[in-house]
Amino acid sequence: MQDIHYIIENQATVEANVTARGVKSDISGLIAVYEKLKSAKQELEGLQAQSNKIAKDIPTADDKATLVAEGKAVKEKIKDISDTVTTLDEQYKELMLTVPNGLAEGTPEGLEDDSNVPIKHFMEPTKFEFTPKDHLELGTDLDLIDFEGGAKVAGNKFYFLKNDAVLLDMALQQFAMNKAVAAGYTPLLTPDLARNSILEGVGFAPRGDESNTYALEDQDMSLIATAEIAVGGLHSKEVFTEEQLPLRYAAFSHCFRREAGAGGQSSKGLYRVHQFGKVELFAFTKPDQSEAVHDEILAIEEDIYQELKIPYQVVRICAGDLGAPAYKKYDIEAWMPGKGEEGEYGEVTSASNCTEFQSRRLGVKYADKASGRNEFVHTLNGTAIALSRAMVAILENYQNADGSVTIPEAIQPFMSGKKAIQALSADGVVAKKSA
RNA sequence: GGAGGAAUGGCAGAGCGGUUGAAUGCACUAGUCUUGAAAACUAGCAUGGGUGCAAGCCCAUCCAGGGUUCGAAUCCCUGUUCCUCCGCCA
Repeated sequence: MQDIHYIIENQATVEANVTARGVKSDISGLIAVYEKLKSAKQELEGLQAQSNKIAKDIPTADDKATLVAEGKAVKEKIKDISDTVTTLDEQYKELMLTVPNGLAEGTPEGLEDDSNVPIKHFMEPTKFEFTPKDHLELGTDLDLIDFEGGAKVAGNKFYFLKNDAVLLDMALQQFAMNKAVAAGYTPLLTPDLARNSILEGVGFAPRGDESNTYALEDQDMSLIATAEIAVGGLHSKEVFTEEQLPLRYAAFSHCFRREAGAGGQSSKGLYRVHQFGKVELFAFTKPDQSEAVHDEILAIEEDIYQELKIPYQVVRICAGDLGAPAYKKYDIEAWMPGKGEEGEYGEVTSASNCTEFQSRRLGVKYADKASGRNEFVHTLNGTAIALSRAMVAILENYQNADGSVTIPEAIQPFMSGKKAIQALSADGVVAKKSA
């Protein structure tokens, strides 16, 4: 959400932003509704003032009956106007929700993800002396991932992790969490459910065709699509002191996404699933801190993938691919040898600066000493590690000619020093290496 | 899931249907006093919106949303959260 006064004073800029993002938002309609709402409110307040005055005068008045009658008359008028105000207010709020955040300077133009701009590379794409498998094949051959079982229990795009994949998953959680804690982030395990009002505040649509979240029947709640939702809501309607900021969290949660219609070759296997675990970085900052914290979040993300020694590129996200809350966003795309025909980069993290967009909706402020007023904080979020996609990257990049998968050195300590995942024979014993 | 109780300013804690946005204490801020500090004293101290150059004025807010009334922190209904007890349970 943006400030209505800013929108009115900078209508052209806001409209250009809407166009650049390729979203639908009727700015002039919004302004018209706001003006109508304002004048209706002023009328209402005038009547309320009258009503208050009459009520105040009654105890000391001689002719109480006349005043009571007058009060009743005013009350009737108030009822009419307040209905109008309610209707206009609903329209106003609905329209406000369609206005996306502003764009940071230097945001690439473009509506689709092919307009995102790579700005940095780490390592060269992995080369193999043999024909590499994709993670699905590796997952089956090494008995690590069971999609059929997942489908039987919960449906397509659900899965069981098995054997060393389980230990690898947990090791990655610990590895990423330790990194974040070392960087000063407070560890957090969050609820996997949240009230729909929180989803809306963070910028997710809890219901409707475009919604990517699972709503609970009969309850005003949804499964969270990311810990960003839970942590964003954690401090809603609170006012921080300047000393408390920046406030930084590393939150683990499960993430549930409907991903309706997102099938196809580009999202096979673990790459796009309905449920995965994720350690999310989230920060509440003063406005003048958010840029530095944004860089810090990206640096932590890069550090994690650098220590895992997985080739990646950092991309700056273009206007159309940003998402409504984000003002500026970077993704890390890891090299995935099994993606596409000959390997492709695939998104494994993102880091967004949402400036005031979420804090306005959630009501998160801080007491600003300089102005003496309560101002909105900035919120930022980024992925420390999304376990399913990290798993894809590790399996595919670390595979060996003999079908085994080396465990990245950085996480060996979290797997009891284990160095590789070997194929199991049918009876569960490690198979002999094929020479 | 069942039965009770509670929710008021940063905290504690009053509050009768009628000048109560809200007593009082603590905390906090500024000032007086003091060599300095403490103590004491004096003053200030909620949020959001509207309007105005400004001082100010107006509206809303005592968990949230409805209702009764000329008038609600106070009465009624619903929801939320917390506490106590019972049941169930990893």
